[in-house]
Amino acid sequence: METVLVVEDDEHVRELVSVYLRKEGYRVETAEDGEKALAMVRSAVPDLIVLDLMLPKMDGWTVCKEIRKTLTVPIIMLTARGEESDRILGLELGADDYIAKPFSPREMVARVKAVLRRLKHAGGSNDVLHFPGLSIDRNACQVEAGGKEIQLTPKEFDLLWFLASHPRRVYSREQILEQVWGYEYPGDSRTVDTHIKRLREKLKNPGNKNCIATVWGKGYRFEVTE
Amino acid sequence: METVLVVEDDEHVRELVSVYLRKEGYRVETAEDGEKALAMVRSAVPDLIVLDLMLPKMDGWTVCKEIRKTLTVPIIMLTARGEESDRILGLELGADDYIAKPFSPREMVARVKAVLRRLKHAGGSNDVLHFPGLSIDRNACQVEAGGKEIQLTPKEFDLLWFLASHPRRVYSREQILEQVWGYEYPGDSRTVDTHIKRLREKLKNPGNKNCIATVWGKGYRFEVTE
DNA sequence: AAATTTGTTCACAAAATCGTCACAATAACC
DNA sequence: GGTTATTGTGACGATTTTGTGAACAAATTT
Repeated sequence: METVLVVEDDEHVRELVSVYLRKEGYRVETAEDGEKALAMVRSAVPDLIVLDLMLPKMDGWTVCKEIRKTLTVPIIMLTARGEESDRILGLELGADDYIAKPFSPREMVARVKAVLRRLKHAGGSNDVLHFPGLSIDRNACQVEAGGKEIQLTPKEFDLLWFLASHPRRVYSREQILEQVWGYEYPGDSRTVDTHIKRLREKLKNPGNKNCIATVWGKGYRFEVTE
Repeated sequence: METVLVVEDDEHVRELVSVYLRKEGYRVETAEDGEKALAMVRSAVPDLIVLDLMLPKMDGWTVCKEIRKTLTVPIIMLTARGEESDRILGLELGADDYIAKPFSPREMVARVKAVLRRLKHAGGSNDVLHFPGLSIDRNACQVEAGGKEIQLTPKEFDLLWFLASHPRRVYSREQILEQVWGYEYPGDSRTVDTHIKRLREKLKNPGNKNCIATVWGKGYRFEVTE
């Protein structure tokens, strides 16, 4: 049975969330402030944490960063609407998902399930990403799609690794340039397009679906079908 | 029962790791700095050491080298993400595995088990590498390919040994220089190319496939077909 | 000391990659 | 439906990286 830690100062919300999660078969523990949350995490790591951003004593950001210093346990943030999602999901904080308040308990449960399912699919190791019909090995610099090895150029590999290690998240061309090419790349952002094109071509060989989706007007996203 | 020594300055992390290892049936001892760790190792050798890289008084690397002067006890390094991969790879020589922070305790336990299992299977000294149609004997400094003995020069042998003892993993020229030639070799990294060329030439004699692959833009990799 | 073997560097050829452009295709909008 | 903005695509040349042979230096052996 999987354990979810709910960190939330409002007792009503805490109870509500707990009830719904228990109904889905999760074991639920709760903490009403950041310090208690940290202490609990340190004594036994839950399988997932639902973390409110606004907390007494120590806010959600700090708690999240503190946890991330050592642990990779998935974290779902509860935020007031209007918070920048970029900052929450971004590399800086490293939350796995976020839910804007007010939220429906049903949606919350769905997100918890989704994150846990995603994590289960991605095997333990830090250096190999696994997806259905696609695995990416950072040490060997090898990509396997549908049982066949695929030859990628360095840039193609770096690009794929970046996108695949943040699945379902949209990145603009500028963000991709900054992350894959390096800080403040001076060139044309359309360069990304060309590399995406070549990647798609190489990846589509088998009956594999197109795993890099275009988000019109925004950028690109690594799809994961599950 | 097997004993694991956990060397880590952060008390929370130390406790966390200990709890998870004890749950798996290991006897756990802890040390909060390098000097104490060394003292403990000298009084009683554990079956495995989990060693943080960042330690007060004496850093993990130094501890590792110090231990390695006399002992072959397996060591798993805890490194902060963002550590230069060069350094991590450097550790790999002395360490048996490494885990990047943040990590999941489950993964940590899995790695500890894996390392101990590997060591148990490997039995005594690990001085001969066997691959299909190729065996490399470190004691005799002999290489046999397709039943025939092959004469290698010292550098060629060291290079082959290094690559073959980390199969499938890509190393840049700089990393190879650092590992095979020695720390901070001043010379030209293209020297590696020449030695790779000669190695390939000598190894290809039989119907043997080219076991040293070029990974364009990244470096070289020892292939293993199995 | 001479000869042989080993290691390093260099220059050039060969190969692969990368970025950019122009233009076609597509989606969004009025 | 037509217009505009955005994305897909193919091709080309410049650039980078690698393979290779040979010359030179260093080390080792005879």
